[in-house]
Amino acid sequence: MSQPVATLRDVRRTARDVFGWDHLRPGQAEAIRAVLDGHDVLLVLPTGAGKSAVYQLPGIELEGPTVVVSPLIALQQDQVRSLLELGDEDVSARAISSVAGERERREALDAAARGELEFLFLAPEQLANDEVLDAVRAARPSLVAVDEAHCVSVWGHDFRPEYLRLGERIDSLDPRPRVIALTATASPPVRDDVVRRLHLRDATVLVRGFGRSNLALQVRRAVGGADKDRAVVEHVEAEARRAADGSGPGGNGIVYVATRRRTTELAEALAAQGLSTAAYHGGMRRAERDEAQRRFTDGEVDVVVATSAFGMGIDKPDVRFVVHADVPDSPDSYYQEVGRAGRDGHDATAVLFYRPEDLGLRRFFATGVPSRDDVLEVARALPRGRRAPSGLPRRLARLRSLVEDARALTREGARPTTVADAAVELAEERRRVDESRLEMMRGYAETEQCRTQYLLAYLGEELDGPCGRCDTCRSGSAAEHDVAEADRPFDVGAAVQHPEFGHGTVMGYEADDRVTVLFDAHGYRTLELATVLDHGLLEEAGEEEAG
DNA sequence: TAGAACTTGAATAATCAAGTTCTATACTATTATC
Repeated sequence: MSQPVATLRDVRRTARDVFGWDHLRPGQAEAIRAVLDGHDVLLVLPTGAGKSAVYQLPGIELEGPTVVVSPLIALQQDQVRSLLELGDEDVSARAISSVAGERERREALDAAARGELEFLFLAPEQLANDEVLDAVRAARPSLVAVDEAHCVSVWGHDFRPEYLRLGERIDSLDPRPRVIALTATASPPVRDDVVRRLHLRDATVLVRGFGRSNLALQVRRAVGGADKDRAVVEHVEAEARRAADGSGPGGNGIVYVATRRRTTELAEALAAQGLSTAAYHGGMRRAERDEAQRRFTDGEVDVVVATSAFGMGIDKPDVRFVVHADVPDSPDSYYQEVGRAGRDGHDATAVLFYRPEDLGLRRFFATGVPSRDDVLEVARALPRGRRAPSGLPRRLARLRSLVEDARALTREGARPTTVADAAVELAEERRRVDESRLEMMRGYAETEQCRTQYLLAYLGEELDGPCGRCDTCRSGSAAEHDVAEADRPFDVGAAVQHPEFGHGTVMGYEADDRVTVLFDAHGYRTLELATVLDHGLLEEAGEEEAG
């Protein structure tokens, strides 16, 4: 019954023979060993540090195919191409998606079902299709890799609900394969969510450094919208000229904006200054998007002005600057987006142009709390245990997910009204957490501390001291506001209990004697230390309470 | 949930207040047009 055991030595041999690598990089070996030992794994590894290899190598070593869940069809195609380019006849790979023709799709499904494929790539939505799920079952995969796994938490709740069903779908495979989830960015609550949502068993969570010593962070405050755009244009012009003047490593940059309309507006404003630009957003035609991306990757344009649609799957090492002309929705998104600069290790800059008013648009995008009546209707129409049809309209699919999540929190046999109450409470909790992320983004923009420290603390990583590169470090304000070790009554990472907000984790300290705590049900909160200590508001919680 | 861009309407020829509309992220399956 048990599989032939593949060892790390086998993996090293495959790495050399198939991929031509002499050694595995930090993080890779640990993750691969954990998979071979039979664990499920969540690996958080910076982009460019070889995440794909972490599922490819054990995928080849383990008997049986590997199913790779990937969010974008373009990413699947890239991965298939790079695997086939290895030219190893034992390494077969295909993708199943809506872009394939009927015959191609048939062939891929049959090959998968017969177990002839080493790697099968698909989006989570494909597994909602019984024909595809049956083929995957028949293939008896030994490993499921979930690439860009933060999507489970970030997109699952409302945007792409099939991400939330992945855990259940994987559990329905017999034998249940090992699961490895991979991402470049995941703050502690996102990690917890991914582990829970994917039903990872006996999970090994590996987090390798977020720190980027070549990235200089900066925030520029603006008063009016027009002033802000003028400042953005000036800054981008200077950055583009510097990247092109030959004194440093060449390259180009990305300007992120909040709306589709602004991509073309700002691209035109920059073009008027003599820069070569391209706009990019999710509403453009596929061919236009591909062309914009290609021109960026090939260095034909100085700058791409884009919405958050631009980024995943962009593998360009010499991006010299990332500019945010509008504030993003969370430090999670911000870190992800600035992380596209300077992957080659040379100096790069990340500047946020900030106006507090811009947070309003992000608040609009945040999902609201549905009415109790709507939730109740769904709770009544969908009795416990009955499987809801897939392919529901988005609003209904969201309500269904919410009701099912609420059921998991209520007693077996709970009445629909009880479930509806729990569902509304859950939706409110999520809204609070989203709102708290936005507040942390405001905190980043307005902090007088070291920005790198602030961002890393948010991601759960403690930096020894100010980074020395960001604007607050260079102005001296970071040193002035650095909170000394002696003034920290709780350890970073400590579990604490608050009378109103409940259980939480200490994330870090801020200037003016404040402490930031991540509360399970209320998200990030920044509290006055003096008040906390005077009233004994935070108590260290024991491990048993932390669970 | 906020804010900006746009439209409407009143009062009168270009202006302003009030009202309205719009705002991101991708998959899939199906239909229309070249």
